[in-house]
Amino acid sequence: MNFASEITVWYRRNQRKLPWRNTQDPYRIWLSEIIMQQTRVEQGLNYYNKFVETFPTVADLANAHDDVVMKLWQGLGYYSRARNLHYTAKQIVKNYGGIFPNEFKEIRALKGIGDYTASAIASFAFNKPYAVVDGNVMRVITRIFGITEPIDKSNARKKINKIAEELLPHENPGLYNQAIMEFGAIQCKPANPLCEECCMNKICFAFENKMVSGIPFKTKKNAAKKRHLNYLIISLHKGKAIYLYINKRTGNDIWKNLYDFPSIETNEMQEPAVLIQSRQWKSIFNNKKYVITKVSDIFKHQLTHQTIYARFYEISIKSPLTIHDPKIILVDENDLKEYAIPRLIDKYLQLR
DNA sequence: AAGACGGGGCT
DNA sequence: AGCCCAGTCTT
Repeated sequence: MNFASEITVWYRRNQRKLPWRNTQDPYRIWLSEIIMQQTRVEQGLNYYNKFVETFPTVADLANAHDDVVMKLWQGLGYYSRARNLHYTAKQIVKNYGGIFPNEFKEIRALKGIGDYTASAIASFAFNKPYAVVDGNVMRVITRIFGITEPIDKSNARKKINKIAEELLPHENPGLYNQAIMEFGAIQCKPANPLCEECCMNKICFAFENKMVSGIPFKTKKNAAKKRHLNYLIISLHKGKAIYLYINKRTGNDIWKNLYDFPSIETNEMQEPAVLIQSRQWKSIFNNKKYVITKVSDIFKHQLTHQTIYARFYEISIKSPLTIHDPKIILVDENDLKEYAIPRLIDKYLQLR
């Protein structure tokens, strides 16, 4: 039996039941692929279900407000995926009349869709012969075929892509693509793969050479940069109502298009007594009256390339501040839940 | 070619 | 603490 048949047989017996399998709807397949990028299935599953339920068609997604899409994505991370998803939905409505394109080149040209996702959509939805190469496939191929070079270099990537194309069967490429990915996810796992009971262990370079834990190999990553954020949760009391100042993050920075609070970033974490004397603090309050009702402990929040240290100052005021930054808006406390917020902010608000 | 971009689970 | 996950975009 050849490689593809072997993998496909394994898949028929071992595949998980997932809601985006057994659909040919390219919209749903696209949705699932974007959600699952750099995300474990268990983490993405509920998000997929929420999106399908809220936006049954690409037109429903296209017509949604940005904040609604971001809110639905809240907590999933890599928020550019949500921004590009929404943008591309609008493009599909505008340029393709709401019908998902079925040519690889057209699919690949859409924002947020790279080589992997274009191949996935083309093969899963349209059964076209494009080999998917994701983290799972790279692991399977490097182990079995003994590619020991670092897989984050283009040289190794070219070899892997070439092998992936050679392995792709003419018949049912979509089924085979799903099969090899699933094989990587639950048989040829990153840690503690099930080698003893693996249908490939007789031809697997890594297994034969006891190199399974060393393949695939990646070069070391740089240490995360430290950042120190002093968040100001300023509540404006007007009669019974309470309003909060929130900040829309728009720059080329983390959490773009999410909302947090006005903040003062410092090179080191400042003591409260020092911070309230700073120029930035004074420019925010501009000699207006305020009461600090609480100063939190320091929260540590780990991202891939940054370690965030955050402290929250809860501040009460009775008359509005004069703020010129259009990104900072005043919202009713009860409406805060409508805005997508970073996990760090969410965690603080939860235990407050 | 190298960095940036999240969050959570596993080792 | 480090690695990985149905990767892509920007510099």
